[in-house]
Amino acid sequence: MAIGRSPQSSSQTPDQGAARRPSRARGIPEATVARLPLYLRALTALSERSVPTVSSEELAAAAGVNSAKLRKDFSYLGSYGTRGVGYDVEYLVYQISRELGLTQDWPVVIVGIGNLGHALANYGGFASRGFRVAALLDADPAVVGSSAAGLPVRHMDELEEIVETQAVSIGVITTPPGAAQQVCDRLVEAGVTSILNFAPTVLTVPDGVDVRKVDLSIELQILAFHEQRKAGEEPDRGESVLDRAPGPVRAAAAKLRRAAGASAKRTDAKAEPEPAKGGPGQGPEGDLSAVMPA
Amino acid sequence: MAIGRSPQSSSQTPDQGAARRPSRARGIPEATVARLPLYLRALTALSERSVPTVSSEELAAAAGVNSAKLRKDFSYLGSYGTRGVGYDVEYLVYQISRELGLTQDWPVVIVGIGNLGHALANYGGFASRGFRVAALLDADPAVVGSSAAGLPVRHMDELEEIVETQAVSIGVITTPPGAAQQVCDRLVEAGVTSILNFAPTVLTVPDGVDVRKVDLSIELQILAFHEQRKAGEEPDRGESVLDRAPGPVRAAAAKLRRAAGASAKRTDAKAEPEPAKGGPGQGPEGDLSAVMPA
DNA sequence: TAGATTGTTAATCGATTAACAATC
DNA sequence: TAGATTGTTAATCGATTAACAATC
Repeated sequence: MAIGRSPQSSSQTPDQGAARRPSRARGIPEATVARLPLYLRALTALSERSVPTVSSEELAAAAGVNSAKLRKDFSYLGSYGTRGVGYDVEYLVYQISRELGLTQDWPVVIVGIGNLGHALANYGGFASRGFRVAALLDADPAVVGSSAAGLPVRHMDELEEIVETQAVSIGVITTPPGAAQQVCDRLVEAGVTSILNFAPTVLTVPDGVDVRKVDLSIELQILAFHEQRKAGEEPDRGESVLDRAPGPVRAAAAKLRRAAGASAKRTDAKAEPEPAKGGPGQGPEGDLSAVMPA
Repeated sequence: MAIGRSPQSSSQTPDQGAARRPSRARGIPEATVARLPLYLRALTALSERSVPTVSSEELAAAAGVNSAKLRKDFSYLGSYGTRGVGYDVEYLVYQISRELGLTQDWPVVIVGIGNLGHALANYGGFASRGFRVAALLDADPAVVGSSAAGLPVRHMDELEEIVETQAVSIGVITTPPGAAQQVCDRLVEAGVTSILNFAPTVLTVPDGVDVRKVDLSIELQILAFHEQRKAGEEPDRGESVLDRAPGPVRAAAAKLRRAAGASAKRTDAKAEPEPAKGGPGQGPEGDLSAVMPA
């Protein structure tokens, strides 16, 4: 392996995995691929209600996108609709499932069986869409031997054998951040070529290996950013208006920046705390250690 | 509330929340906002190692992006670097923290204390970056009264009072999908304006409310898509090559599509299973019911 | 045939990237 | 001063969207 290590196609939300792979392998844009599961979910719900056909308008509403985007997305898959009528629900469920590779079985290993690993092991959506938990793994002897979701937790040392015998190509990492890269290396070495990483760590993988990231901390921070802006825009919610950034002052203050290093030199209305707060908020942020053993 | 309900700015990965809000509030693109937490994490690690300054090249490598992108991103925040030198780590930590709104405290409520809710309650990264769990809530009497991460699980009926007295503006939904919209409505009604949704449901919220989504099932499906492509591209990994989609056959087959509804009419090399598989894989996919009570 | 709805075009918008002048 | 590195420009690329001709 190690054909040319490259950082994962990180950049979180905007373009997860967009840089990876020839991407538009069969000409399907990444943005479209990322929406196919949404359509599939909406279609499955319609299917359960025995709805025979659906228009792009209806389906788009159910999936939370606009209809032009949906039709454009579907156009990459082929011409599966009927003008004047709409789309056959069952047929579309099948076509999208096939396009996503869900008509086959995907054995998955979960490494790191803490709270989160447990939650994932129990996750119903796992099995229901072609994914099957092949094994739960952990390096901690105290955890090995216990069981989660009816499956025994096995030792990391069994990884290679499990991956080989069960043809596992997808690995889920739910270890503490410190162990993530090491676990990742071992997964890749064993033959896993797709990784879903819950640890707040940038993983480095060889070409040909896909990494996707799920990061609670980042999502919350993005929400906080927008939340902060709201305070400044809607003075009716009289909460922390005094906490918002002045804005124009910012540019001017930039000039004074480095002179005193991190010392407060700016004229914000804010408390202007030092970057190195010392107390809480300075720890290994994004640390999942508290959540699970490695 | 209900100023004009609109579906969340879904479309999962590509542009989470991009449509929402005036977005580039202070002129910062969504894609940049989504990367700021990554930079912050890398900078925090450097800070802990007492590294005084860092170049765009080094920091970009640590964050897993390219340096041009990083410099462009930083340019939206202001001129915080020094040509020929780089960026002052502490100062940049502070600036990004402030930009993201992390210099203030964000009380958060978690609704739905199953496995996942537990995992999140214990999540170390929560407290370490300005987020504080104000309360754990659940509607199930069997769960209410228990404790998680040292906090008592309180009943949903206390939601309104908690949100008001603690000025909670961020809510995390970890309920089963069936309860998510209802919980969301109640959160919004109580005054919450940012929601992080772990339930596999498209939430509808009024204007002014941000929704971000974390969806394990979707991430796995995206991985499966790419994994499927790999099988067709690298014949050396002799696994499920026979499972890949033929491709050219697709277009031709499209013509025959609707005639027999979902019936197999195509000439794939595949097993060509019916869309309505009947057995497993047809259930309420993405169901988190198994994970936690509501 | 008339009405409905798809599939596609083309315009627009936002994000990425390389390159380099500015400047420490 | 010479070397290093930022901040910005401009070109490129990909994604979104409205509009509408094709067609059921």
